[in-house]
Order: sequence, then C-alpha cells, then structure tokens
Amino acid sequence: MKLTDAKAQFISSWGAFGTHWGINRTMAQIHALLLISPDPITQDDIMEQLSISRGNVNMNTRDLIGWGLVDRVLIPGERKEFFTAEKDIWKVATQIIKERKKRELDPMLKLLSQLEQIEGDKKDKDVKQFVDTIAGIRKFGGQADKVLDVMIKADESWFLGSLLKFFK
Amino acid sequence: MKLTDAKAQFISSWGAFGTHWGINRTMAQIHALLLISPDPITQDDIMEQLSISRGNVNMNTRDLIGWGLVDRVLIPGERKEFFTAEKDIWKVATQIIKERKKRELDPMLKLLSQLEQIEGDKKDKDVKQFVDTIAGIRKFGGQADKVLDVMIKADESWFLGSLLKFFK
DNA sequence: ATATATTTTCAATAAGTTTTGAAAATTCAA
DNA sequence: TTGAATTTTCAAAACTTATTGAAAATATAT
Repeated sequence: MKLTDAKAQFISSWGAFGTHWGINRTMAQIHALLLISPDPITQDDIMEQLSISRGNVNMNTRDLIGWGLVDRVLIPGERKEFFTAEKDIWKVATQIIKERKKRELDPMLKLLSQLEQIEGDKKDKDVKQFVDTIAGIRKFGGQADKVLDVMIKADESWFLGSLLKFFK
Repeated sequence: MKLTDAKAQFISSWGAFGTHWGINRTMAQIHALLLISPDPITQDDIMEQLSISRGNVNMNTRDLIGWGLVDRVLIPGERKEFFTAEKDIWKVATQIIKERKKRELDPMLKLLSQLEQIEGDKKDKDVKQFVDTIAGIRKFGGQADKVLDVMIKADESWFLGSLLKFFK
C-alpha cells in the first residue's frame, strides 16, 4: 500500500472511530491528519486535504484546542497560523480521559448522590429497586473515578507496565 | 424529592449520558427505565412511561437485547412479552466493554496492523511520522485490549478490590 | 492610515439520525 | 382454520447536528 492510500484510510477510519466516542467525524479526521503530519500545517492545508470549508476547519480546530489535543503554533516570518497535535498517544488518551471525566462522569456522580436522597418507604418495591440501582451505579462510578484519577496522574511506562505485570 | 421526580430525572440524565457513549437517547432511556423497574414490563408499559411509539420501543429493545443488556421474559398465562434488564452494574459495564471492544477496538487494531505495512522510504519524514503514529496507537491499543480482556473475565470484587489496593 | 491577508462568526442549508404510525407478519387460543 | 392480540417492519416526517460560504472582525505590513 502507498502512503497516500494509507493516509486516506487512516483519516477515514479515525473519523468513523471518533463518532463512537462522542467526537464528531470531521473533528476526528482533522486530528488524524495532524497526528500524521510531521510539521505544523495551516487552515488552508487542512481545507485542501480533507475537502472541507474554512468555517468547518476553524470551528473544529478550536474544539480540538479546547480538548487540549491540538495547539496553535506561530512560525516566525509566516503570516498564517499553524496547527500541530500532541503525538504521544498516552498523553492523548489521558487528556481525553481527563476531559470526559470532567464533562460526563463527575456531573453524573453528582446527580446520583442527589437522587439517592429520595423520600419514601424503603420497604416499597419500587423505592427499593430505585435506590439500589442508583447506589450501585454510584459505587461503580466512584471506583472508576478513582482508577481514572490515578491513570491521569501516572506516567505511561509506570502505569501500563505495572498493570500488565499485575495481570499476567 | 419524590420517587416520581427522581425517576424522571434519572431516565432523562441516563439518556443524555448515553448519547456521549454511542448509544442513542431513547435506547438509554429504555435501559434506565428497565434498570429501576423491579419486575419485567411490557412494550405498552414502556410506550406509556416514556411517551414514545410502539415502533420505537420495538427497535430499541431489540438493540438492547443485541447488546446483551436486556432480556425478553415470558410470563406464564400472559400473552404479551415482558422485558427485563440485568441489574448488576458490574455485569452491565463488562458487557458493554465486551461489545464495544468487539465492534470498535478489534477492527481498529486489525486495520492499524495493515497500515503499518506501508511501502516507502523510512527516511522520508512523512513516511516516518505516519509509521510512528500508527505504531504508537497500535501499541497502546494492544495494551488496552489486554487489560480489558482481563476485566471482562474477572469478577467485580476481585478486579476492583485488587486494583484499588494496588493503587492506594 | 490604508490596503491586504487572515481568521472568525453565524444564518441558511444540507446531511444524517430518530421517530412515527399504519400495514404486514406472526402468534396463539378456541 | 379463523380471528383477535401482539409484534415487526419500513417509508415518510420530524428532529438534530454538521457544513457551507460570505460578511464582519481582526491582524499585519507598508
């Protein structure tokens, strides 16, 4: 397979993959393109390579910057802005985990602890099932939260190394 | 807070939460409703409680069954079919992980190993960055794959117990 | 200051996804 | 069988989300 084809396939698959993970197709495609670009590239490069409009590139690069996955780079002597992506996949993964935890898991856990404080007779079948379900999810979520925190703070070699040794 | 309000809020939030995780809103809402229902319920119950059409319930319960999260239950003497959800959150989580691994991670890893076999001069900057990126993702994905496999096979108390002790 | 290059915004539109509802298919009892 | 109850299907409609493109804003060089 030639580089050009391989690139196209990677970008397309990474885009499809992203949609399963709460990231939109184009945003994931731009991220893919930046991941395989050795040097920073411009809005126009992205527009051209992915055949998308300027506005689209602008909005999605901004989101990627918000996720902490992409940086704006100023190149001396160049008028245009350049973009570059973090290439270390461990850092990419921990960054995504950190953001999603903040945006999704933490608010959900907060809500669950409120819902557990329901009034009503614990002997009632419906009340009991509700409280038990909420408590179960909250307990599980709380534990996941702790593990993810360790992971976010950890260094890749330490984390995966220990984990794999542990599970062998 | 009253049970009725708490239920409504849980269903609505679980639905919104689901959309971030590749599961559609209604499917997640039906799942939430089943999680807090102590006994199996019918299509009509779901239609009524969530104010959605019969076709919608039918399609989404089918999907939930496909994910292994919901079962059809036959109640002797009843003509209608009943539905019930797995209540143990650890089992729910491992089942989701198992399915998503099969549907998303495994195909992605397969593709990546193909893309690594690219023709071209390794000294070329573009080729090098491409190969390095793919290799990095593949390595990371492969390790995640192993950890998830252990998790899927493990028992909750063993898994989380060990993990938390380990990370303390 | 002015002209030019570049980026940002956002209303309109396009594309994609979910939902409905009624017709077709299936199941089951008599 | 027949017919009533129930489930399934799927084209059309409703809704949601993503994309465009041109105008406005901003930045930079002369």
